[in-house]
Amino acid sequence: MPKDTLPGLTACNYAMLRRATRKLGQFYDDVQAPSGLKATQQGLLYQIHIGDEPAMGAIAAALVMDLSALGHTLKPLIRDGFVETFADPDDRRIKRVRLTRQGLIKLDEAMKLWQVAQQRFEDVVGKEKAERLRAVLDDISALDFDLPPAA
Amino acid sequence: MPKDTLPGLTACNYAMLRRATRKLGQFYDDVQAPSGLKATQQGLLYQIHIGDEPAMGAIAAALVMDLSALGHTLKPLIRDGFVETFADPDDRRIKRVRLTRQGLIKLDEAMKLWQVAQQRFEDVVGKEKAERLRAVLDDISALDFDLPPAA
DNA sequence: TTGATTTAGTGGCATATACCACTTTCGACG
DNA sequence: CGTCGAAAGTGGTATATGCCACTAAATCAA
Repeated sequence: MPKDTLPGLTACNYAMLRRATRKLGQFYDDVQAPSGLKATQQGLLYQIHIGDEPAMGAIAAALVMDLSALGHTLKPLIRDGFVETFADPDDRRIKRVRLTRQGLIKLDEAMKLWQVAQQRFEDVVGKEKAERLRAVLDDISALDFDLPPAA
Repeated sequence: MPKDTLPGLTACNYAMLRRATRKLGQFYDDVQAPSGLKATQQGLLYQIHIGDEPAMGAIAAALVMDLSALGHTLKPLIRDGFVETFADPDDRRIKRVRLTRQGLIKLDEAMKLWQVAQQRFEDVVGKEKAERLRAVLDDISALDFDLPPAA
């Protein structure tokens, strides 16, 4: 097959997803920069906030994120005093996470900027379209793609 | 506002995008693992392949990726002998990129696995829905979200 | 009760990505 | 010509993420 007729990268669902994620990351991060938080960090703080002192595993599951990745991502937030952890008294394997007072203040600050970015996104893309997009993405995160065993 | 009534993370376009990206990354990477390439690397090799010895800047632009990020990402592929670079003879600032013979062979191998993952995705999500999703994501990557100056 | 199994996290290592400061080259202009 | 600003990459630093091997704690079984 001559190269000229090969399909572009646009045929790959994953590549498109990554590319759009980079794009939005650049945008959201830029808008939220004044808060000092990356958009990823703001999202993580928010996820912790809406939970009830969630366990690390619970957070990781909610975000479809590897547990160890969550641990790594949490480190700068702990270092900067926005988040703290403590062992669950009933099961010492479990480590629970919560925002500090500072973390809550910082989250408030970042959320205001988030709203700006979010609003701008919806203005440019369209409210309906954005809503549908989020719904599809939400679905995908919950689906089971495991290939049936070749047996 | 009581925490219980706060909207979930599902309201954020960027968070949804990231979460779905993690999900698909785990899936595509898993399927493509036997080739030894991550799905991101396969995508990058493909992008280079369909270009005509593209310049780094051209690749970065096509992928909406930071130029320095591309440089970093390329390193393991160069180290492993899949990709090589050379200065453009007409403009020594420009560095062009191409696949090595080995890179081409490896790409072929990875593409076969990619097709499996891609097909599975479309089976689970639906062909039409996947197509619409890719189209929306493609649009987003091309949009301009810059906020008009507050002036 | 005790030994095997499972569950929850940690730490190390590797890739993915971004931003910034810096260097090298070009090209435009006086 | 020189000079100067723009263009293309590089390297450093930092976060984001994943997998694997390992440890500690709880559970299940015999």
